[in-house]
Amino acid sequence: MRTKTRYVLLGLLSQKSQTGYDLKKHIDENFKAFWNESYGQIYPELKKLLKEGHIKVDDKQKDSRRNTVYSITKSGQKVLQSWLEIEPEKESVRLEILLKTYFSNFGNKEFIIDYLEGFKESHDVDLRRLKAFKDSMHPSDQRELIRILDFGIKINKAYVQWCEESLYEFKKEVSL
Amino acid sequence: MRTKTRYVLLGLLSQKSQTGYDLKKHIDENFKAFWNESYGQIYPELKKLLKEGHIKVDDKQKDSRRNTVYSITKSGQKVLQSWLEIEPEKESVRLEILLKTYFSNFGNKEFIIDYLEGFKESHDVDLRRLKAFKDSMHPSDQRELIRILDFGIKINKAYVQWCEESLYEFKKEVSL
DNA sequence: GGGACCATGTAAATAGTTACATGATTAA
DNA sequence: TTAATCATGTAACTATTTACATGGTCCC
Repeated sequence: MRTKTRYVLLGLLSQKSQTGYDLKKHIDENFKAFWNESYGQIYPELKKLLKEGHIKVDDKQKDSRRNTVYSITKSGQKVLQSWLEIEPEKESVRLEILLKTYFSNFGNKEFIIDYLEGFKESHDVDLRRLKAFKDSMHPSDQRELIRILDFGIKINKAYVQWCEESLYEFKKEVSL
Repeated sequence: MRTKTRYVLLGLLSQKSQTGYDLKKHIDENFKAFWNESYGQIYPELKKLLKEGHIKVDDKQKDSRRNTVYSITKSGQKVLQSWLEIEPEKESVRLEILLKTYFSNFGNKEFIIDYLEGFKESHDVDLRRLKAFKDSMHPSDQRELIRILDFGIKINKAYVQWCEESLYEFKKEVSL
């Protein structure tokens, strides 16, 4: 899959000028249910975008710290817009816990129960966080943000529910 | 993320001796909602596993065709079992359509509506296929297969529902 | 003063896709 | 006979993670 890093960065910079660190945090906090980027992708890509003129450094915002605040340029906006008109590529999803669930009859059931508990708990935390975020918003505001929050809520609910059913099944089996 | 290809292959071979082509097909058909592998990963990994003695070639099953049927060895079973006891790594999920949804206010709304329709239709097909598969099974059989089918059903339902809600929102906005 | 967090960066390794090549078999 | 599917493979490219280094700032 062609890398989408530049589009995530341009998209976020089109909404707000910010640092690489901010961008990473934003992705971790809001896009967690459907996207992720590492610093090893973000910082080199920012440099590349800068060299290509699609973003620029906001010198006014440079404070005493080492931070570099980037903002999008006209040409960056064009790049972003063109990408939006291209059909999204097929998604990529990899959940190791599902593989372990499927092959669990080959090993010790206790392990899979532990992993499912952990997975459930972790996504339950995400679910509650996303719900709280959504509840804190005005319903008529930021339609697109609500769309992705709803996605995260739906997906995390599905994860949690599936875990509960699976735990019920596996625990029943172990206690026999 | 350390590559999991070998464990998927060993896991599937622990259930049934088969060719690289069969393995790929099995992953595409049954694991689609949570995993994928390409031939470029499968064939080299099979050769590596063979060299390491974790799988072997089933000569009896070699027919007139060029196909190579692999089966798991004792040492391969040990590798599989050890992996099952290691905590699953954090999942990796990338859905470009969610990015495009989030940034859609920046471009033309018609595009995002088209992509959402396509995404919805594609996952509705998956949903129906998984449901039909599950319905064709005896409920007491293959507990682990039912677990992953249920996962696929839940996730695809969530996708489809989210698309419907999002399409409603975006169409409402466009028609204003 | 120390821990949490802000902030940037890169090299090396690993992972993964894609495009291409080749040819057999099966069923319409 | 022709299209679909079975079947294997690899080289080149691209993507991504990870581990490491460095140091500032904020608050207790």
